Amino acid sequence: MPLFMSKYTNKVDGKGRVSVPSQFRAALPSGFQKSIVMYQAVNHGAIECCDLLHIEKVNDSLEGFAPYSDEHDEFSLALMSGLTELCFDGNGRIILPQDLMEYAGITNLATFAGKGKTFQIWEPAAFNRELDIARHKVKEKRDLLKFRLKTTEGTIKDGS
Amino acid sequence: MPLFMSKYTNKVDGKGRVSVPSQFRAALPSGFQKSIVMYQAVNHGAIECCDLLHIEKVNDSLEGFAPYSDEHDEFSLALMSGLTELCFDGNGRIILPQDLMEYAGITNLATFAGKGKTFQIWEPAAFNRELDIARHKVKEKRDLLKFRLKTTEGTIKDGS
DNA sequence: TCAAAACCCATGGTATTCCATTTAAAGGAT
DNA sequence: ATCCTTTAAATGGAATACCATGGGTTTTGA
Repeated sequence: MPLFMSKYTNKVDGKGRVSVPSQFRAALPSGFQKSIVMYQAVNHGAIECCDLLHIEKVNDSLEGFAPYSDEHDEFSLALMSGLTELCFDGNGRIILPQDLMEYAGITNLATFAGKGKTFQIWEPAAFNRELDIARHKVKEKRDLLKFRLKTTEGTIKDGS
Repeated sequence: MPLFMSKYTNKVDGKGRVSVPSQFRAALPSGFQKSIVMYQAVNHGAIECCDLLHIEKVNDSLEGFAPYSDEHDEFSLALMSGLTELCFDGNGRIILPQDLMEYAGITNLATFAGKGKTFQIWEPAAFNRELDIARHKVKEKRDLLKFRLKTTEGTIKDGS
């Protein structure tokens, strides 16, 4: 499974164009390398990104609700209407939507931060502040993380 | 699997014409790109839309009821009689039916909101209010959403 | 016959595509 | 290691295509 990791800071030009780091583009699942999907990060002033396959899985899970139920209605509206799919140009760039740039406070520079299955786009200074906070919290709570190992059968169980 | 996502606000002209966002038109299944089907949203003052193929699937699911049962009768009547199929003009526009415009309170502007397999058309201000509500409800109920993972066999089961 | 719907074309603005240049990374040889 | 060569990635700008919109004209059906 390919993962988004490390961080990169690229320029944003007057049209709102940025190069998505080639390492992130390469980490997209095969058949889903033409675009990425982005939306407002829930807990921060940042843009959260993932691949379209991930979104399709989320949508599939919505079918656990009855099609005309309140829950299906609320979840599908809240989750899907806030998404934006952006296709790469010939050089691996996207153009950031105006509203998401404002939400994240991005102007001339954008920091791409890997988060495993997703990544985020930050205004560089804001990212550094948040990274500092996150590191301190991890130091406090480090014992909470338990490793989970995959068995050869593909199931998942708690590991040592 | 193509999905309706993101949101777009377009103008409604004096004839009741609106452009359906090109992204939504592109998301229609191949062979079903000439029209969309719309009806009153059950839970809100909004217009719910989908493609004709989706309607055929809904109709198929009615066969889960016995052919002359009360349920089959009630559901088929309630679901199918309120549908309106609208074909696109050469520029990807439709003419909103008068009664649906009134039902949704739409006058000059219409907000198209993606919901995955369906999308809705709203009066912009009403949409913003409803989106806010939906987001709060999702925050409360977020534990209800169970991810469903595809196994290698292609079947679907509840995942961890 | 008349209004509504379908069709046609023109325009402005925006997004996409293409090409050129610069910068950075990777590899090889000394 | 250092320098040089080669390749890939990031950036800038211009040309192109697409889309939303407005208006007009023809067809349709009541």
